[in-house]
Amino acid sequence: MKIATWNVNSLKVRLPHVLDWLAAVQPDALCLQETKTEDKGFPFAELAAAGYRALHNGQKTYNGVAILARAEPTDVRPDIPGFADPQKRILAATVNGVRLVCAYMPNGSEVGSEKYAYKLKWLAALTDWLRAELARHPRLALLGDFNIAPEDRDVHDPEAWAGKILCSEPERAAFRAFIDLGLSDAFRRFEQPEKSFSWWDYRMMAFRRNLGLRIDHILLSPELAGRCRACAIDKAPRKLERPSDHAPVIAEIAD
DNA sequence: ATGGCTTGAGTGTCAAGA
Repeated sequence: MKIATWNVNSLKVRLPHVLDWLAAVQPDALCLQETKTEDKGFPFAELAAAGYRALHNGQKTYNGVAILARAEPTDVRPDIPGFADPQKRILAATVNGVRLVCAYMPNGSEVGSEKYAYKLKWLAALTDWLRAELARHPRLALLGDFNIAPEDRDVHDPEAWAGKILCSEPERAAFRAFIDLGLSDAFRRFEQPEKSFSWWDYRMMAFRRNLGLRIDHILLSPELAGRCRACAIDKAPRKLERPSDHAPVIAEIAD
């Protein structure tokens, strides 16, 4: 089973890239973030024609998460239960016996800001819910845009980013709290090229200069981690015309 | 240098992203 995550930064704009990528890579499930649309603007028909069922938890202009799957998803749940949040950032569903949690974690804007406080509260709420979700679903994957670079090797210039948003110690502690639940960073289970990133700023020719961060992740429960055979970042779509600023991350799980 | 792109909203120009 091939599972993947991709922050597309507007599905309306990126639909051609997504359709081409689905055809080329043939994932069993793809989690999308920043669809930036309500259901009425969501391309259900185009995705169905490509062989994918789609679940969407969307809103106008901002946020929005989707799960695309070749098999019928079950036990579909939007949002973090018990955490009142108008921002559409979570969608969970079971596909082929695997519990997929698609997450668009808050950016946080700036350390010390109101948005930063919201980010930390949101991360704590997600952690609490995941603990219960893991107890119910031994085969669980948390996929998405975490907006956290977990370690200095995930940052092109650790000194410049030290203590900054996406790299601050409280954010990294929140990432480690996921690991402490028993989840494993699929990407780091394998040898990877140095300076592997999943996001590059649109400005300053950051992609060509590989000035990026690794902030998109696939975390696996112990049962899935033991079956994980590969994990990679696919930089190809970032090279296209009008790309998303994020690249997809893919993990392969043995049956 | 808080700049430097891109998107959505909406038609002038700003919020938000990371």
